[in-house]
Amino acid sequence: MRDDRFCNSNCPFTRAIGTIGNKWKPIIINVMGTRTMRFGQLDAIVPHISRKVLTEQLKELEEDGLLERLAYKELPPRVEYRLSEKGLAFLPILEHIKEWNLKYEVATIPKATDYKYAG
Amino acid sequence: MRDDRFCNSNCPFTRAIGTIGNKWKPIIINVMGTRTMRFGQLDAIVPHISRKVLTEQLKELEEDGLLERLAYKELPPRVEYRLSEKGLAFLPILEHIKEWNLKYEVATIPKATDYKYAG
DNA sequence: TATTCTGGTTACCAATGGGTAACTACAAAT
DNA sequence: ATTTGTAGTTACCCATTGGTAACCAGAATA
Repeated sequence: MRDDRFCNSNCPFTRAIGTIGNKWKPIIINVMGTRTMRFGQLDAIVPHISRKVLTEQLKELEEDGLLERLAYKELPPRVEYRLSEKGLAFLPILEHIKEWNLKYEVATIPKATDYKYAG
Repeated sequence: MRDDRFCNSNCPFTRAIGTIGNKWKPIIINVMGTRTMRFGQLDAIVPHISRKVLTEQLKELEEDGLLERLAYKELPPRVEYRLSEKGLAFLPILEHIKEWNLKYEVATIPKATDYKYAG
């Protein structure tokens, strides 16, 4: 789900989009914030994600240096994730996106067909 | 390619990701910048995109209020696109992403297998 | 002895993404 | 009469994404 064509671009912006330009990664980074979280927690909190996809995304985020993974050799296993410096530096950008959305998002006007019994 | 589950979230950030959280839209917005552009121009400049996908993305961006579409009733047809106020307000965020990438991106270390004739 | 707990991995399947090529309209140019 | 040019739309098809469910280790618990 990385896009290699983008990741190999000579434009830094395009490369950035090639690595974090999907819906899951910003959501995961936003959920983590400054917290240290375990796999099961993320699975429970990130909306609509399956474990398979969560695993993939976490692996790529680690490979791209956005988060750190700490595996404890215990049984049952315990793994903790937390954002790296690079990942933490991305948080303000997500905050800007939130503010941008709040400022400009148009309130959805329900269509007539949304009412089962229009008065 | 909007994600309705995200668009209907009660979290403004999640909604934002639901609408602009894919790889094509940030790329398109970045390419347009403050320019007014025609369909054919975008098709030529946006890397790796097909006309079909470009059409879809432009339509969604217009529906979400990020850009304005001006169709001239001529033959052959002429259509111009430009970012709306909401779209323009997104540009600084893309600029931050670019700076973030420049600052933190790790230089790719070519693997040995990348060389056909390793010396 | 069977169950639980965690963080995955794997196989299988359905849904989606996205590419290509053909087609449209109509005027102007060749 | 045919080609060219624009901005799409449509049909068709393949590749990728992503979901579900089963399975794993191995200690602790019932």
